Amino acid sequence: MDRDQKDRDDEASAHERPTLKTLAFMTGLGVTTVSRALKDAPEIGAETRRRVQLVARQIGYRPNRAGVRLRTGKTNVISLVLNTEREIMSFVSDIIYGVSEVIADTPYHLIVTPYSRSQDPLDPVKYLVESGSADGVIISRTQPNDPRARYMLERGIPFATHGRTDMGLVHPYHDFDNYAFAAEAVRHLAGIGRRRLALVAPPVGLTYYGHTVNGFADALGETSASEVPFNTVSIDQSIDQIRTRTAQLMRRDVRPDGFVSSAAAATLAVVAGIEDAGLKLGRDVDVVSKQSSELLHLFRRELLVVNEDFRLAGTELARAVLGWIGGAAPGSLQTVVKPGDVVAYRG
Amino acid sequence: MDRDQKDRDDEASAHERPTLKTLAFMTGLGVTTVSRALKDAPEIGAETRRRVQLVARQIGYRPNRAGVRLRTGKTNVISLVLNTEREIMSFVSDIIYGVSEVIADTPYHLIVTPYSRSQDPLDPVKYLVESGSADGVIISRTQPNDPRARYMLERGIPFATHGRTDMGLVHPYHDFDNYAFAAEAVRHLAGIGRRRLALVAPPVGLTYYGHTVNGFADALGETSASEVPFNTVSIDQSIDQIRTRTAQLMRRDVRPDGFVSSAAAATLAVVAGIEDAGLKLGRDVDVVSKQSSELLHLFRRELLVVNEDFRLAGTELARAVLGWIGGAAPGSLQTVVKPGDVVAYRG
DNA sequence: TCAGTATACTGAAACGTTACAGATTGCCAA
DNA sequence: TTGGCAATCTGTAACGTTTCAGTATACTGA
Repeated sequence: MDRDQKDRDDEASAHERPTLKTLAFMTGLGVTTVSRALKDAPEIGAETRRRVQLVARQIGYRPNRAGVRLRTGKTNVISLVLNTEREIMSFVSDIIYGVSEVIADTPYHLIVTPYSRSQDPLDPVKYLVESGSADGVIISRTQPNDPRARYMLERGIPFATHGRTDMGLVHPYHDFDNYAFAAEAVRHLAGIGRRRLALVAPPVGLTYYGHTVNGFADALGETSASEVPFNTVSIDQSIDQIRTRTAQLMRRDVRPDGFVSSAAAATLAVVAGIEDAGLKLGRDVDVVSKQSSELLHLFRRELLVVNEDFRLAGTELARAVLGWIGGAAPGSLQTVVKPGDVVAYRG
Repeated sequence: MDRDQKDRDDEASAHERPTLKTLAFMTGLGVTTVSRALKDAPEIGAETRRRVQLVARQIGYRPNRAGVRLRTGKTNVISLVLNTEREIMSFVSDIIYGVSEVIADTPYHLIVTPYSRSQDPLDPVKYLVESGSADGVIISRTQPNDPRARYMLERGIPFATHGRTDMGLVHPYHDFDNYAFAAEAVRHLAGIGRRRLALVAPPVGLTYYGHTVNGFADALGETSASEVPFNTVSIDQSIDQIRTRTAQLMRRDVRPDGFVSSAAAATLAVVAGIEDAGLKLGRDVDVVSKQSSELLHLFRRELLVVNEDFRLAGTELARAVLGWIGGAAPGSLQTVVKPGDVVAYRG
């Protein structure tokens, strides 16, 4: 079978996916010209360019990802690395939606790379980098000294972290200002007369644990309120654990009359614990909690909430990685979002 | 630069990713032999095979996905097609975790393909098929006559649906038995003396809307209870809408004394509506609700719940697609999971 | 001895793309 | 007329893999 015969076959079999060769045959040009024309290269005549692009659009040409990837090494993939522990009211769907929204009109695909808590969090990142499976990576559960960030920085692969690091290295991130959140929560509680405050903290080890604890402590210092230590609890414990320990705490002589909680799920447990101890929200104790969906006010009207938008986190993180891939300076791709006001139930 | 020189370079630059050529050079064999040896082809000597596999393991060889994909057309990708409307307490993270769990020890990657409600749901599926971006697809929000399933069946691409279709076509699916759920819920409510029941139904148009409505109606027929129509509400409406309409309903003369709710988020709204009308859960009205996380009993102890496991849905759906890709008969990859008992708050 | 055959291996081609190094044409200045 | 140059276009090679069509060697049976 000679070359012309082959091309005619390509053309004839209407249900094969069109390739550059198909376009080349249809336009009477060479594949190189077609390739260059489609990406608006300067050395292609204006009319030729228009002609090629027209035909391409007509027959629904889409570049073969494998071909591009093999030739250029560009995967057109962003990977979101996720811990897969089952969590009540997980925010990962919001992040995914946010990321999706941003990459929707780009050639990028989003792949989800999971790891279980028993694994080293570095494993999935290593896999991605070594197997060259993605052009960019998004990680969460960021630590002050994060081996994953260090590793990717060494290997030169673009990434963004949900939460900041503290290693003196510069990379893109998006973060919620948890220092401000905790401080504002404390001020609000002090403002409504609460004097003994407990903190339901983020997981020890994550960067925003420190931010939250500091915001809590610093704001306490401005007021006449004091801290009731509650270090045995953090928001990644089970509902039952948090609930039990809250109930124990609330049965003690010196019990808190205010809580600051870093997550809505933990708040549900805390409230249950408070009620287990026979106390009443809004009367004996107030709770300020972060939430990512308008849920807590349905749960108990007395709750005081601050909203954190994880969909926004997703869009910002995606923008950051794409920005880095696109050549922007990593240092220019860092955002911190301020919390809104503490809001009480409105009618 | 001659061939040997080139190979030595490949070997020398220790940080390049090893390819079949690297392996061929190291073992002194041809690339073809190495390729065959790695996949246990029969015409390769036992010792050679072992030797190649040893070296491959030592240097951490991983087949280049783009190379494989270009040559064979196999993408090693499963796509999960998702509607990206912001939902309170979304279950998509559970499904993702379930799918991830199953594909973790396979070469498959999971890509998330989103579409917004304004789009035709067929669009993302068409894109996937036309661009050949996945070996298998998982879709949800399945309809009795589902154009996406029909389309993929025509194109011969393996897929699984979350929820059944009703087109006389056979394909893999996983479903929760919503008929049984609704029926069981009605029987339970009747059993505790409730006489006027309302249904908070799934979105009209989805297959499980029919299942739920039928289970509700059939079980009602067995009892002396009757239905209070509540057709203006379905679970994909906003919290505020459901809440308002529930409150309106509960202020009428003939109001329900029992609800069956197909989703936890809707249940929160229904309860709020009930309380807005000045009525009390457990005394004036009982609610049986599905939930996917142990959340509702923290919300109100009086709620009656039935659990639906979306992580299981994820694992079953993934198994189904992989099974079909692996050559199993589509008809053998259909599962329906029975609901557990209606459970009240336990101590 | 020799053809026949099983065993173990191999090079070349192809998948679709892009980068590189030309090739062709027309036009202009000298 | 000719050399030079800009403007367009083109073929070839390469990315890493698998498939195809072999080849070389040793063993078998008659």
